[in-house]
Amino acid sequence: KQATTSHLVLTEIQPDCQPLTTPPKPKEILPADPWTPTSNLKMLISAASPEIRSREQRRELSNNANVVLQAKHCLQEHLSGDEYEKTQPSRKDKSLGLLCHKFLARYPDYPSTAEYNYICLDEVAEELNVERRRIYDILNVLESLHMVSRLAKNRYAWHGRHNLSKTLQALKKVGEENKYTQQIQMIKKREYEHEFDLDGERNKGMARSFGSNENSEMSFVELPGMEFRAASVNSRKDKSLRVMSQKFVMLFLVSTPQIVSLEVAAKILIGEDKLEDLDKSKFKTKIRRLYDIANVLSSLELIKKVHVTEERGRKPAFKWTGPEVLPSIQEPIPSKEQCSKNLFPSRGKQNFTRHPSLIKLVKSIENDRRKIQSAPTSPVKISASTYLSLNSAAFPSEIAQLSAITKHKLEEQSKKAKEMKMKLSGSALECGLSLPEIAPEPEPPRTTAAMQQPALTQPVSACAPSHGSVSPVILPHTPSGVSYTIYLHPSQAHTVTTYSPSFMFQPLPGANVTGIKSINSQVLNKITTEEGDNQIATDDVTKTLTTTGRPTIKSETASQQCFKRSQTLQESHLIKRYRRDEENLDTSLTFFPSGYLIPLTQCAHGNKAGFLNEEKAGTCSLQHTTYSSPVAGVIPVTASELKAVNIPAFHITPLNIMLSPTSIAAAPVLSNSCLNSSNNSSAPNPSSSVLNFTLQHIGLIPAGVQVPAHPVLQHMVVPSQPENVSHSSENLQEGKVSKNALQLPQWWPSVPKEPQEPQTVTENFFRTPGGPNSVSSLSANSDGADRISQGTLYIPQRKLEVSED
DNA sequence: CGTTCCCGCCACCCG
DNA sequence: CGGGTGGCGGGAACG
Repeated sequence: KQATTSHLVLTEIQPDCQPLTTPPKPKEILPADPWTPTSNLKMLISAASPEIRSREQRRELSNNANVVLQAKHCLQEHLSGDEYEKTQPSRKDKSLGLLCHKFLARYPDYPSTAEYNYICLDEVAEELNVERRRIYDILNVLESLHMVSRLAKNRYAWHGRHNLSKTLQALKKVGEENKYTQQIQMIKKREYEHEFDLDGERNKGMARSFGSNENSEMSFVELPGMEFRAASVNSRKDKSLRVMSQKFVMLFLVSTPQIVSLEVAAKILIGEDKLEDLDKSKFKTKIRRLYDIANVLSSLELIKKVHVTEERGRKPAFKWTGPEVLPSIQEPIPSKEQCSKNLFPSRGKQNFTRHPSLIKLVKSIENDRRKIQSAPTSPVKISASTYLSLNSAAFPSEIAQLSAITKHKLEEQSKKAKEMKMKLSGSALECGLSLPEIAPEPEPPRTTAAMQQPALTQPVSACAPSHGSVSPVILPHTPSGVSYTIYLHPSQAHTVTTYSPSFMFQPLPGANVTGIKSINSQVLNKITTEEGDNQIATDDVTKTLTTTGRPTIKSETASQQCFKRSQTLQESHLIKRYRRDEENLDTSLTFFPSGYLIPLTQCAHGNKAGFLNEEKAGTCSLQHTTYSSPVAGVIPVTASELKAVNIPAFHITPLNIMLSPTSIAAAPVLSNSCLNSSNNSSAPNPSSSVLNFTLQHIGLIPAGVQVPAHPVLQHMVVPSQPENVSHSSENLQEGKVSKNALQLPQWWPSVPKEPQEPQTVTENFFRTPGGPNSVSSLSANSDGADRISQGTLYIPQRKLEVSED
């Protein structure tokens, strides 16, 4: 092992590696090549990461590895032994994912800033014993995440995950600006409409609205300080892979269930703006490419493969398993500045993307720059310090930076922890996060989880303080932003009636969210995640919970619930604070009389207005007005059966109903995941009226069932202390499973388990009661309609709030 | 048979 | 013209 390591180190450090010339073909060179047993071992270890290859595969790998070695020896001895050949080159051994693992194993996730890691393409290709072409594939996607950057021909710089959070933030932002959420919904909706409607007429106006935005050409998203180098040496049209990879990632960051099917991704990435050309081959190619990308993203453990099962069969999809990305926190900046920044990214610290209109200009400039400075054969020498300073300087808020650092640490720690317990299912961490209360019992590895989610994991008392240390950057929360809250007066009996019985779900005690089956006959789609190991792990956990954990949970339920809620509330405050719109925020945070349904709009808070362009502003004000009348929002909520409703994106807004295991009234909250932090004008803010409308359509509003106030609730009245701002914004969800799936808020005590490795995610697309027509009317009703995408309704005491950027 | 996706041809740049 | 890049799609391995 040592030998190998040293070897690697040497090769990596060697500053003078100048294999500018194409390296001799690996096969021709038998000598000391990296394919030593140790390297294999190393690779295996690295590959031991939770997800990806299952044990059997690992075993296979090890076997293969051995075989390979033997084969090699044999070859050396008897030039050509054909017998053993078949055994080895299993296709899987050559998979991009595996290759990527090997590649990643060579470099630290967080390389010390001091040392600048260079990557010599030829070397790597040779050492990993693959053709260059393959390395390019990997590098391209790594580059899209800014984990590497090209310095010169044949040479890249390794940055590891240092830039990851920033990059993801940027990508998320761009994704939002691109209205990806809407696009996704549109596609889903379209296909949902059976597509086989003999769509002689391409689905009405959908296509139109779809293609309308000319945001189409969005190019490579860069990070400040990085763009330079990134663009400098390679000029090739930043076409596919790189950009495609970024877009793909955006889709995850923007969609709420954080599950993206290849099909949808492909469609979006293809057409982007174009109408749909059912170009079969094009689609196929896209899919192929997506697989490539997905494989490396998987190796990075940012995503994992799952399957979405619909009535039409199951489709391959991927679930985001990377860090949650908090809508970028920005320093208090006058809205106007903000705007200008958007236009001139290079100046704005916060902007990572170029405004479409400037792309061309920028490109030409870059071209010139490129031509002038590109020194293909001679790597641009850039001192690490320079590079860093660039980045740091560019980075906006110290808070963010700090948090980023913290986050990194956490990640590293967690990673170590993970490695230590590789035996455990990879989902352990996730599980812990989502099921704080239970976490300790089922799995020991909790340490990591605990660290990251102190508040959730710890008792109430500990909660607030510990939070402060948690990195704000990573918010295990719903991605985005606008939230609606329904206030419910605890003491008051509320009635919520589901439109139809079908919406009533019985909580399954001890069952994880994912496990809940859709009882609703209206459920159109079901998402099923199938994962070998994980599934098993999950099952175990569940069992444990049901048995051991169960009792404990129950006893704690009441207090925890209170706690959780207050926590939640505090979080919202925190977020607000970050937004530094203290004054406005405070106002908005004011508690409202229970019994009212109060949609909170960013506009209403006044903090979003600044980011909106004029049109938006107008909209906002209108909405604001609406908002001002609480009465509109009054909603009788029933507690017993229905706990929460999740309204999915789509104009049609499918519902997501959350049920609390206990029959405590949950506070329904609609969180709008789609828009959020984007300055995108296209994103309208939902108005309370819209919300109500929606709810009515959904059938939530009609009163019918009455439920006595839960004792706990009564006590819970406005428990939260806004003061504890230091609280992290940890959020409740991590387990947010699916979009329309039944969900239980994380803080919900009685929910034992987290969907975690979603074995089964239910995606329900409910038609609006009125049918398509009603839908359209809804959307027509206001722009806000589409804003209301996917949300979760629960019934907290206070507002949960808005996280807009 | 459908899914996954490896392989490597060959078009592009850029000297 | 040579060599690095990296679209792109055939078609093979896999399940």
